[in-house]
Amino acid sequence: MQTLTRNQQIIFDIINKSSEPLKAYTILSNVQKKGIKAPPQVYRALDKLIEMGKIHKIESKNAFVACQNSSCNVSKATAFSICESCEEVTEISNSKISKYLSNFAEKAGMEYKKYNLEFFGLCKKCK
Amino acid sequence: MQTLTRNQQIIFDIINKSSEPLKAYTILSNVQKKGIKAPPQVYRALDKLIEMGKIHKIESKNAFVACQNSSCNVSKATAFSICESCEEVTEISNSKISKYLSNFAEKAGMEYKKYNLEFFGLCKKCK
DNA sequence: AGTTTATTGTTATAAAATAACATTATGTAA
DNA sequence: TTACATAATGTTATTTTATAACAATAAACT
Ligand SMILES: [Zn+2]
Ligand SMILES: [Zn+2]
Ligand SMILES: [Zn+2]
Ligand SMILES: [Zn+2]
Repeated sequence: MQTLTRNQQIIFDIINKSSEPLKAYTILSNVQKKGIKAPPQVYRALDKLIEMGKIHKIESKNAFVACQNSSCNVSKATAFSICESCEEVTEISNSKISKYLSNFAEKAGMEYKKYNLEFFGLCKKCK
Repeated sequence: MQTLTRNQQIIFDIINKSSEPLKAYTILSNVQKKGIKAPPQVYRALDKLIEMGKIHKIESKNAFVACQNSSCNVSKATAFSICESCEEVTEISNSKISKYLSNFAEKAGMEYKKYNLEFFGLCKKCK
């Protein structure tokens, strides 16, 4: 259980409190009062947080969310559903999918280290 | 079977001939001699080609590949394996995965229109 | 204490994508 | 064919996202 540095903690807190995925420059504008002034400071913290599995990047949106799973195997296996109407992003509890996809990869002779799955559609509220 | 416009055809040909995913600005620099001079021309063609299912975007790389499937349901269901060493990208023939994931989504009460799955690891050559 | 390694601060720039608006081509219907 | 609508193109400028490069601090290790 790795301890976060100051910048990492500040940036994690903002992402974790947010109800929606945050973009790097949105984060930046929200932490400038705390002394984090430039993009590299944000991106460096994001990179580390991703490495630690504390946050994930939603690739299709260039945005970042806190991990909801604590069990997604240090960010080696991530799955999300993304509402195309309200933009809500939900991390899918991935034990079954994960098992299925590992199995699939093994049979296919793929030596994968990581996967990311993104579903797009309508959430319960919006459909 | 929709017919491509001039710009769409030029850009599709380049992507289709390429053995690796191409980035938008790489494409641009390769078509300037053919009169396509500015980013919007490239991005517009890319958008249409994606809509038609002729190409896919590899979200994690901001790069584009020609569809290898002709059966990926007009780009509603895409899956790739990506080599982290040589950058090779292979489109996974997705009928089984597709069936499994549709099923999963249905059970979860998700009304999804589309999904994208990206595996990262080492290809056969590199492992 | 001295050395190495990780993190931070800072400026500048690169890379990816879109906004806005004018122009031309294509399809459709009278 | 002409008139109208729709789609595609051309063009300039700008926005958004991400990284390079290098100096300064802080933390960890011997
Ligand atoms: Zn997670
Ligand atoms: Zn919604
Ligand atoms: Zn395909
Ligand atoms: Zn490889």
